[in-house]
Amino acid sequence: MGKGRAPCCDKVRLNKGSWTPEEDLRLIAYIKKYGHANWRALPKKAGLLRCGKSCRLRWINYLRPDIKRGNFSEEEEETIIKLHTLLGNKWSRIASQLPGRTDNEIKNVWNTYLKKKLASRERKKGDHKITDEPNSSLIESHSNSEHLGPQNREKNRNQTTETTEVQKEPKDDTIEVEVQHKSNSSVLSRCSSSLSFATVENLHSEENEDKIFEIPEMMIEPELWSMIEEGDCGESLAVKKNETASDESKDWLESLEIELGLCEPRDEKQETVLSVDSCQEEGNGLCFDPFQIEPASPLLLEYLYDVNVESSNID
DNA sequence: AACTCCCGCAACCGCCAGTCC
DNA sequence: CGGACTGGCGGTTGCGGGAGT
Repeated sequence: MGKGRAPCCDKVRLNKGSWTPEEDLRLIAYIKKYGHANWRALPKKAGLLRCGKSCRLRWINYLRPDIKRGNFSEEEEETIIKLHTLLGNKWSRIASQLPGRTDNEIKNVWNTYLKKKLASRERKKGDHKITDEPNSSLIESHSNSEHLGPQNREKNRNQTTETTEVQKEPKDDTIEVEVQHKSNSSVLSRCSSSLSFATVENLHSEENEDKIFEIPEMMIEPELWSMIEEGDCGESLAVKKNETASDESKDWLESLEIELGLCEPRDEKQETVLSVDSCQEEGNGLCFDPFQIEPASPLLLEYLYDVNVESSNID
């Protein structure tokens, strides 16, 4: 127990480094449908050339639907500082008190920013030295503080919530989702953080277990789904958005579209949106090319419609 | 404009702890 | 009871982009 062990997986032939949008989609689709009961087996079943650990990390730190993005608020920073004083480098425990924030994110913020901020603050006060060790003398007194009390936690949760969603009864093979984007349209980093889907617990069904998944019911924005299903531009996304979304969610969706490579950034001078024509000029008539970077859209479409992991991937 | 330096952050690595057989 | 296996955690690395020269 705990004496080291063989690598979690055969690292040969596995992808490393940054995740591609396609990998993100595969992971999301799989977890969305089958959950993540077994991280080790997940990559193979999902057709990912990644080790289970890598998938887990990507999910936990980036793809989970409840991840809060954007800068830390003053309140969050203070919470981290206080908790770090109490707990030391127990990032996961600190993260558990900050809904939507991951231990990795908090760790990064601490190491790159908060530690310095606190150090300079303490220098001004001429107070005790800043270390990574918990200040045990404070633990007891702090345990009675209301910092982690229900009020604060509720407050924090309210701040955190960026999206809420209601899953309706599936129509045919599609899933209808209402996504209400609250709060700010936080900065999207990479592509997939804002793809939204229902909680995994509701998605895991025994009958699906150990079965190669077939059609991922990805709860992407309805607009994206319609694009996927229609296989064409239909109408400009922005026009649709005007009909259905608030200004905030428009911004958010636009960011998402751009990040996913679904459309070019809007020409700010002309304030026009991509038209069907401009989309179709791109090539094969398919506007939707989520993987402009790599690989090309036909692969994705084939994947989305008729996933056959066994034939298209590892062994 | 070109180059270097610095910083932020995503991802990796190795170890630990819990669980199962 | 002990080994095997898996998930989780914390430390570290390295890439990419922005700032500075």
